[in-house]
Amino acid sequence: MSEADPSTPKERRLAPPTISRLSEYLIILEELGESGREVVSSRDLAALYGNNASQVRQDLCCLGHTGRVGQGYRVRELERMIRATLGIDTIKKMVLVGCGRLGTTLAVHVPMAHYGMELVGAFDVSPQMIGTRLGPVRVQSAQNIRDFCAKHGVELAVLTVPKTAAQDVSDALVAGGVRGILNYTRVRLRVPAGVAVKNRQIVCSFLQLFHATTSQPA
Amino acid sequence: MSEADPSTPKERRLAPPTISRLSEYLIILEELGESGREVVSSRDLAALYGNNASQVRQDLCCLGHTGRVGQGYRVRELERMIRATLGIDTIKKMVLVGCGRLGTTLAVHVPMAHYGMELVGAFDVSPQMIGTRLGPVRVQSAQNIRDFCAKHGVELAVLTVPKTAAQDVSDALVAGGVRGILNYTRVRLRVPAGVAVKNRQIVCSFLQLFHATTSQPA
DNA sequence: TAGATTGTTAATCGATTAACAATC
DNA sequence: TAGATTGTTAATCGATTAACAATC
Repeated sequence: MSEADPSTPKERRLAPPTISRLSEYLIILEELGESGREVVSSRDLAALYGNNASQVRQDLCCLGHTGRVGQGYRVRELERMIRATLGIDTIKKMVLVGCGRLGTTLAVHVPMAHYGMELVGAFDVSPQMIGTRLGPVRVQSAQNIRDFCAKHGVELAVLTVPKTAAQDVSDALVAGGVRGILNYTRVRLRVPAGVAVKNRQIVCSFLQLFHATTSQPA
Repeated sequence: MSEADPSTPKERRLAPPTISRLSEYLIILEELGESGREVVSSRDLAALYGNNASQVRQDLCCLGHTGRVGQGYRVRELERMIRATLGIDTIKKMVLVGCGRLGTTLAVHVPMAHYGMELVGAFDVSPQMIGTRLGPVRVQSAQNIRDFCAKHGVELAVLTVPKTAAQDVSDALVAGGVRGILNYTRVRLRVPAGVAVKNRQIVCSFLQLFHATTSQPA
């Protein structure tokens, strides 16, 4: 461990655009794999993603060598490499805070278990909600957030609470040791360095679509 | 109309990263406005967004002149300019296809009417679903998609159907004249030039968060 | 006035695209 | 072998950051 592992390929940090493309490549590869496809070229993958072969190869060469010159990439192997690169071959515990409509939908809709995430807890303040089942877990009081996360070693959280509660919940999560928050609220959270926040205001996707159909008529 | 309008400021196309930031600035400005704030500097806005003042000014200077040198930007005025730039001061008609859990959640959760979008139709194949109310509309059979969109001049669509139906629905939307599709399915849609597709696979946000907490420990 | 802050140009940085030798 | 396609370097392109004159 004291020296750089020679088997590790590049180990330079991946560019942010590359990371977001990798997760989309993964989805495409899973679809290809399910349809029985065994090999895919950078050209094919680019056609599916909507970019170009050069970019695909550039993105993929950070993963360690998986392609066969003259042949392309083996779908399953590439899938595994991307999973490893994203880290999702290791399971991380996740909690959901805010079990309203959006929160419950995300919990049900996203196949977390398939992507290295284990939903171990769900929290809400509503007495009607507390105690009900949500997928694999039972909803508990938001007062437990900090202790629960600390006790179970929770690393990730999804935040779908009303904006008035967002910062307090965030503080509780961070105090409990959570290191990544997927923030669906309108609030810009203040978190200490070392905690990752991804803001995903759904309405922004709608606005971007709107603009895309506004700017150039064709 | 034959000459360039001299009142139009730059009118060079906005850079894609700028567009996505603009929609987030808008949310921040709305919050500021609601809290009574009247003026904001590029420095303040950058602190809230999490970038730097230079980038904020660079982004904002495409909108036409709204800032006051030495003073900052008026919150309400800036809000209006961003709305105009995104185009959301003009109403566009939108339909939802796929009224399952995710689709209905989006329809309820996103304040479309507040952002220039009018939900005029919702479609599903399920007989139980057809005829039920969804926000301002009644769910109708997916068979009507094409004719309905053409008849009402629908421009935008949200797609939350099972993947097996995605391409067919997309074709129907396009045939009906829809020019922008917000695609929440795993399928990469094939659409003709001039139709904008924004792929928003929610799971990808989870994967990106995962990676962010994997790469550097702090 | 002096301090603050914009608008905008120039410099830097990073990401995408092109090109091609290596090779299956 | 010839054709295809990777891995990777170099060239181009675009986005971010720095700097500063203009000015409220």
